[in-house]
Amino acid sequence: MAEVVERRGQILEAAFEEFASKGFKGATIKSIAGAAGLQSPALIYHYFPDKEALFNAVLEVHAPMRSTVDDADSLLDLPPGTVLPKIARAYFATASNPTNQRMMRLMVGEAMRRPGVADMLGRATAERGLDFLKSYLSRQVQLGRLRPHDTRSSARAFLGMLIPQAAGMVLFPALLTDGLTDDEHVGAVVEIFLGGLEPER
Amino acid sequence: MAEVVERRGQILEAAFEEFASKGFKGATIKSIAGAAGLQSPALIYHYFPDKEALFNAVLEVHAPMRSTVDDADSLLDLPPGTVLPKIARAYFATASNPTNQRMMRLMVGEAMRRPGVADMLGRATAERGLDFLKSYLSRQVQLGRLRPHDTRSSARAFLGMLIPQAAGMVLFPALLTDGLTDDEHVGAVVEIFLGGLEPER
DNA sequence: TCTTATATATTGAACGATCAATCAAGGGAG
DNA sequence: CTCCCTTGATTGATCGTTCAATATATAAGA
Repeated sequence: MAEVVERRGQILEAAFEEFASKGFKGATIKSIAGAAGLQSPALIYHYFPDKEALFNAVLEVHAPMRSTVDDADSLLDLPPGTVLPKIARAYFATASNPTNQRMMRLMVGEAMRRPGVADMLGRATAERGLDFLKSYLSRQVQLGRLRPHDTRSSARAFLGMLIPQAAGMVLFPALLTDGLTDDEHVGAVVEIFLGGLEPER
Repeated sequence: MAEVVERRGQILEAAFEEFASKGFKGATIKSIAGAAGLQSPALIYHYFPDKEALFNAVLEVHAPMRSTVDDADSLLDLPPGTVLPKIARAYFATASNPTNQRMMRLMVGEAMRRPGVADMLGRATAERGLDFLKSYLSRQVQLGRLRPHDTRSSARAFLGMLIPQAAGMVLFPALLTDGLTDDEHVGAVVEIFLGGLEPER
């Protein structure tokens, strides 16, 4: 062998790939060992107690996922005309990343069978996306840049408007057959959103 | 036994339940037979050639799913202030139906592994939801009730705005912890959408 | 109507394949 | 010699599927 490799990481990466494409039940210890280049599946049990633990380890490794907005607080006082497009583009960038796409497929595929995964996924988008948006939008209402309204709805609305396009990248290419580009969609969506929430009339 | 039951339908229903909660790989012929009240898994093979065929039969049975909007064409000329809330409420009603929820879980869970299922799901929402919205919104632009804009974006936007709330019902309860009701959301969303697309003043 | 023949429904048992997991032994580095 | 890494072989369980045998229903013949 050319070099001493980090076996554990090697196994984790192969398991990530296998779990994402075949699901927990569909991926076998043997197939993971094969994908990792091991000569025997037994080696996996030297690094992980069992298949379940390997799965959880995979989840932990890739759990962070590039956050949609990493410099959250610094955006709080900036005007929505610049912040919302920024958020939307960051969202699409996250959805375009192949590793994130695999992670999404992995989690969505297992979320039905594993309440913990569903919770992880739900909580991630809720806390990382919706909660920030809620407080940001509330702040903008406070500043008089948006008219008073229920930010629970507007936060869902803004994030939601991006979902069909993002889902098209990750899961359902059929949604993108009309050729609308991400940038076009961001522009149109922000315009609708801000037009619908502008202060006075 | 009390009555002569339709074995085939009985098996299909049990298989639906099992596939939806455990996935294709997770559901076993034996567990399906048990859920259907059969004394032997062998009987399943009298009605279906194999597990794969049983799965496809389940998909076919429940494929229709109550359409979001059944009287589509009659809505084309009605004003968006009445049509959009109607669509939104129909959407939430579909998402609240327990059978539809199971079907969604089944399809979403298998969509990762089965391109055919992903296509079915993507095409269903695209053709049944987006395409109608696109033509409806275009018609409303034509009538001067909405300002000219790219209806590929606005169709995505309107449907998307509903998704976080619907996803909360079906998969991720964590999204609904702030207690926003469906009706509140429909009202707020329609207001934002129409405000953002109202004709020039 | 009673019996017989035929087709369908249902069953328990069994098959080979494959799974996750175990184990004792080999191999190389220090 | 010692310790950790790695391996091939193997275990018992469970999987989808098959099969021969039985039960039940339907139809025909006398």
